[in-house]
Amino acid sequence: MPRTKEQFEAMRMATRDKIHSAAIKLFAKKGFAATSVQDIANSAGISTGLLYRHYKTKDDLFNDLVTYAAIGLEKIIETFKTDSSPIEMMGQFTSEIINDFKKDDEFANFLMIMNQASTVDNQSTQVVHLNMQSIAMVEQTAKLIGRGQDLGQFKEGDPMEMAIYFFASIQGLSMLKLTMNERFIAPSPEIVTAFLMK
Amino acid sequence: MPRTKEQFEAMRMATRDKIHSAAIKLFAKKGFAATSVQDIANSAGISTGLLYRHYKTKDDLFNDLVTYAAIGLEKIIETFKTDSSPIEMMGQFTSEIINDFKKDDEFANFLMIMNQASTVDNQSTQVVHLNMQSIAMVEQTAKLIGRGQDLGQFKEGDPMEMAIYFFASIQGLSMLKLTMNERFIAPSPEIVTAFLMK
DNA sequence: TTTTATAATGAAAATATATTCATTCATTAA
DNA sequence: TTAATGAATGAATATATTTTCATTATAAAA
Repeated sequence: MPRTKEQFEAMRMATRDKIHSAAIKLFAKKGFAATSVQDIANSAGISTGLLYRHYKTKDDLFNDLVTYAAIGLEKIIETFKTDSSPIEMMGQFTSEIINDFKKDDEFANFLMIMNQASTVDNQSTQVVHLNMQSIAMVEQTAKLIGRGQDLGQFKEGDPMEMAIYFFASIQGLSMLKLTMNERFIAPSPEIVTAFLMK
Repeated sequence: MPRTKEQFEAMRMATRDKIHSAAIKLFAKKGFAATSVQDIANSAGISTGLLYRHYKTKDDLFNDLVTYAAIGLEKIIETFKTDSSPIEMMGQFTSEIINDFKKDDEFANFLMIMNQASTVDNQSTQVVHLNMQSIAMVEQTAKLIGRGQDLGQFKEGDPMEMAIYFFASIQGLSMLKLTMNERFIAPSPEIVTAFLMK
């Protein structure tokens, strides 16, 4: 008899993971259109044919990454919906992001995939869903900021305007992290929240 | 006899301008690779053939836009090199950007072209030059922030870290402006400079 | 050693996109 | 009218990228 079901499953998972992580890096750094399937296969150390045994099309692969990103986003939105102290929540969230920036590219990649999803032609359900989630995330953040202002924890100002600025700065940091490489310096959480904190 | 030299020149300039502005919008919004020559020609309201009488290749067209961006960047760097008051300089610069954001997409497009230049395969002299200028701009800003700190105008902190954060936030705002469209809200200059101002 | 199940390959076919070029169009003035 | 000049077109060709598929490789167990 050949290998067991479990062994085959493990092999499939291993290559799927290689494809997944190669694709996320390349899509995040160069963009969907600028990344060829060949690029991804080379970077994952497999043949193009094998890639196609895992994903029907290049769009399918992208949709899979988008699904993962949506799950991550969902978690963030849920956290923001709990009614713990706004100032602690924003402080905590910002610190985590900065630590992620210091650790590796994972969070930056995640944010760039989110950005890709809003510019790409492919309007799959997955992409549409992620884009809706992105909007929901900014709206939840605006609500959180509003609550913080009511509690006298944050500076005054239009909460939506402030939420947009907050995510813009984080998106921008992700972008610069991926283009500047070693030259990038992660800012302190104080810098990132200065516009908010009294 | 046919049209005069001036008339032909005017015609050429008119279509060149149409190509230029269609291309800058599309490259900024979708990225170089995701934008087809057909897209640009359609958007400019001309045929692909005519586009190729103006630019030898798609890369050539991109390089032309990069040259324009580099000229704009040059001006900014020069302004930053004058030794007027750092606090006034940063305040002035930030206000201008916010006003540009409120007016139209021109500045956002310019910044996204700068970003494209740092991710694109094409390593033409123009692209390399723009990338060097981008670095120079951040460095000049860090110097300016350092001077402002010495004068007691700005908060303390690593000037390079602060300069990177400043450009990240502006890059991010450009990105969100182009993806959010009407939903985008330009932040007040106070928000954008809060991390700097005492 | 052979059989079996499925992973893995890579060259070929299909498709998309960039580029060329023979042709037509528009305008001016002799 | 017609000749002259160069802009403008778009179908044809070249090139690049995606997708398929017949073939080979691998490991386990009979």
